[in-house]
Amino acid sequence: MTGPDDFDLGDLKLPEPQQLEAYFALTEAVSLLQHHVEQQLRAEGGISTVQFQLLMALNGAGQLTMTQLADGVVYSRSGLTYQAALLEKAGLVTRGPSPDDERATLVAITDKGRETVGRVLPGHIQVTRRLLYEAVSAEDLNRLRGIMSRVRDHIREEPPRSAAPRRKRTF
Amino acid sequence: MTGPDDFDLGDLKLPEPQQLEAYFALTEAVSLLQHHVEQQLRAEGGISTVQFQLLMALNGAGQLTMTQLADGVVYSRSGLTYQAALLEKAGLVTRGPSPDDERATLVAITDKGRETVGRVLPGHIQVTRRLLYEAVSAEDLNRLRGIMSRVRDHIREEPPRSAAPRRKRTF
DNA sequence: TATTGTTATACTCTATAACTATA
DNA sequence: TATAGTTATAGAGTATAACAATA
Repeated sequence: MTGPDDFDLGDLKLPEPQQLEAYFALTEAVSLLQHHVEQQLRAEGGISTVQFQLLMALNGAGQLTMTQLADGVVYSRSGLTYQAALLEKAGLVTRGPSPDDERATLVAITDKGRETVGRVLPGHIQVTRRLLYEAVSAEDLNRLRGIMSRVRDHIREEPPRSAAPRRKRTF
Repeated sequence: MTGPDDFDLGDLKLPEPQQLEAYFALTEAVSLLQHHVEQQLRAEGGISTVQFQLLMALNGAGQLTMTQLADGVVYSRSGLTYQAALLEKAGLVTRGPSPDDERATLVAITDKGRETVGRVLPGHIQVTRRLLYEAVSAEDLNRLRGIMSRVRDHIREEPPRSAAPRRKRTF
């Protein structure tokens, strides 16, 4: 991607080239990283990144309702139902009614689910170490943690997307 | 996601909690950011992020071959053909044979394509400013740029993914 | 033979809307 | 009425393999 220098952007305050560079480097590096991670998870565990994230959440909590599970994984409810159904069919989780709230579905990780996490995690850590940690000094990694935690929290505080107007796509 | 404290990972050297935090904050923040960006591009330009990236590349270069266009956008050739066909149908690019190499297809951005970029870019910049730049000091943004540029280059130098063994997914 | 690109095909994933059931 | 979740459905996107044409 090149700079937006040759546009008529009216009064829009353009970002400094350094700002743009930070943005591009950030998104591109993470895209590449995620791609490698996806490959590893698929190869060693037969699961997608989303499924791995769900299993990790359940591995910590033991069991969660669908709504609790949806928090943290930006997702539509139906999308989560779809993934949970896949995980259940694979025997990695079970689904059942909640005693506290009859409306809720409790999703619980199975032994096989924990086994899958245990099988996949070492490779996952290896990939992130090789691609991320090895490229960054301990000091910089610490800075990165602070910066991106702040960014994450900042975005999380954003008003819900429902505020944004929808337009039909042109194709 | 919680920590992997309760696994038998054998001899695997576990990352420090701070390392994990950096990784999680990084991927989560970028996911959230990309989600907002996608919304904006769709709403104001009717295009996806991938299509925006392709248009940005073409907007700088004027025209590129499919192979050149594929560089930088991690993508299968067929996937690029699919996206290029969509962009062509929408009148944002044209495709034609290359005079230099009869095998190559030259993809060129049209006036309408440039107009779309110009229409979408201000909002794109606004979103990134609101979500990213505003959360980070100038100094930290500069650090972020340096760090992530290094990570990106590091990952780019990785051996091709064909080295990774493929396994069938379990479901 | 290697490279460029397209096509056919199959599959994964995601979102929307309508629906059921409980609070 | 509001909330939790599912289902039906439709569409976008992606990858693989087979293919044609040129270098």
